[in-house]
Amino acid sequence: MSFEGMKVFNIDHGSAIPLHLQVEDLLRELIKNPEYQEGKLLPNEVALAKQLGISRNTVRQATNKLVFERLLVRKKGVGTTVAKDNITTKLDKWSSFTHEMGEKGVTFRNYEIEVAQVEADEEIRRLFNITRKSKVVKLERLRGLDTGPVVYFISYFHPRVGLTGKEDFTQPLYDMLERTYHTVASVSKEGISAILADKELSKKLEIAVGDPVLFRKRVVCDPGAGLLSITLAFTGQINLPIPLR
Amino acid sequence: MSFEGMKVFNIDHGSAIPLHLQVEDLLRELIKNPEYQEGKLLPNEVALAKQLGISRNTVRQATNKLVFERLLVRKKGVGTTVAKDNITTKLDKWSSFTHEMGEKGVTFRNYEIEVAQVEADEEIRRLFNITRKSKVVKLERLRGLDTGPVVYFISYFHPRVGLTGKEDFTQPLYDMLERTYHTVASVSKEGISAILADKELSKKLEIAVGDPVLFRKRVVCDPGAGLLSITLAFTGQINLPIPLR
DNA sequence: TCGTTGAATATGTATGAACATATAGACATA
DNA sequence: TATGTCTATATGTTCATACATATTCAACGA
Repeated sequence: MSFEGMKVFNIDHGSAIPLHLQVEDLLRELIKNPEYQEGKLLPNEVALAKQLGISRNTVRQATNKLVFERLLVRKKGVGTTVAKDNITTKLDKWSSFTHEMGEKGVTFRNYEIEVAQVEADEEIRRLFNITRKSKVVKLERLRGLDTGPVVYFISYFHPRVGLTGKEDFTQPLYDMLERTYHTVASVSKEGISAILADKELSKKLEIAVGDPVLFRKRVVCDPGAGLLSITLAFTGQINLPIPLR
Repeated sequence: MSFEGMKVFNIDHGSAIPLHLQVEDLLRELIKNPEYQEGKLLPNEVALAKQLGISRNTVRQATNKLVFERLLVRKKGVGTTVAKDNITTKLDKWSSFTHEMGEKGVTFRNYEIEVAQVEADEEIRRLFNITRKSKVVKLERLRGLDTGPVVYFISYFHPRVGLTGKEDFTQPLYDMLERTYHTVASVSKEGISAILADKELSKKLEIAVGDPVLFRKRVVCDPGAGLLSITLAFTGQINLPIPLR
């Protein structure tokens, strides 16, 4: 079997290895090709089955597993592609995670709010060194994949940071701050842990209450200007990088 | 449908909801029963299909998903049961750590093992590009504070890495590899997510079953020599940087 | 121009059948 | 007693087939 003159794959009907496993391996190899990584439709199920001399059911048995792993995305009426926003590959470079997501799948809203009315108000007051009545800008961002929302960000900006509304929140926050406010922002503190989703989080991330969620805190500051923002990120819906069994 | 006088379940053939999804829900309910939680065999596929008036394939389509989620375990020739442990059943066999370093709060033990016998064997075989019969070195480490164990590491070394037994595992792994093997090791891949502690993990980390645990994967490689090791880290007991409410 | 229709296409759902194979237990044998 | 064999059972694999449904896009018509 070959597609567009690529490497030739074969199925061994006499092998002790089940056909669907052979197909699975074959597909894992096939989708390494850049064209598929870039979104090209895989050969459709019927054609693939015919070319390999097996039934469509067997092909589906193989692709089912890859779809479960979220390596592939099947779309009715269209076809099957490599999951472009494959969370596993994205998380390979966690730091640049937000950078690579692009504009797609990003929603946000921001508004002024009294410190007293936000979560973690004490911590924020302490870090920002402001009073309970002070107003901060709260920014909520939701980032998603084909499979749904994945990361929920909450950022609080120091009162001195006046947002214009034209900021580009699809970029990492500190990039934006640097460009917009000509500061020398740097990540001063980072914490990471696992928590359980509460009602609000579960709604945002479209997961069940009690599902495990990755929680990350990042403080962006300017050594000269003082603290600028605190960002909380909640990440659900992540496949185990290694499927344990 | 009912089993042993339990709650009656029904399949609606006229419903807009696909049969296999109805069966899936039905099974999720069914296995909440203590008897199934305790290991009782589920009704076998053929009987279940017959009782529900659907085909065996449709039943399998439903159970496939639950098996993939590791909620169910199917055993050829035996039957299907609720999975006892989520992370790995093989953790059961693990004996207590034999070696204890002088370094406070660090225990470890390492031994050769066939790939086929480890968790995540498929992924490891794929990453290391080795056969099922290959032997890898498995290293378990437990790192703790005064308050108890905090991080539980599992590392697998590529067969080409022959451990002498004199390695210093109290240092970061890639440091050790660099010093010992004069490689130019670097972290090539990192995945991170949140999972729920199962029985074995909870025992290792001395937390409750169901507590959220931070899961991290790290692959250390030498650009010249290739992949060197894969490390899984399970971290519990982390204080939230910001106490959420 | 804009909206509708319909065909082509690809995946989604579901059935029924057949044979393979691992497991446990009953039974027979050395 | 220990071992080997047979058998019933349940899952594993694979096939052929049929129809449902979402998507795209081109052709058509107001």
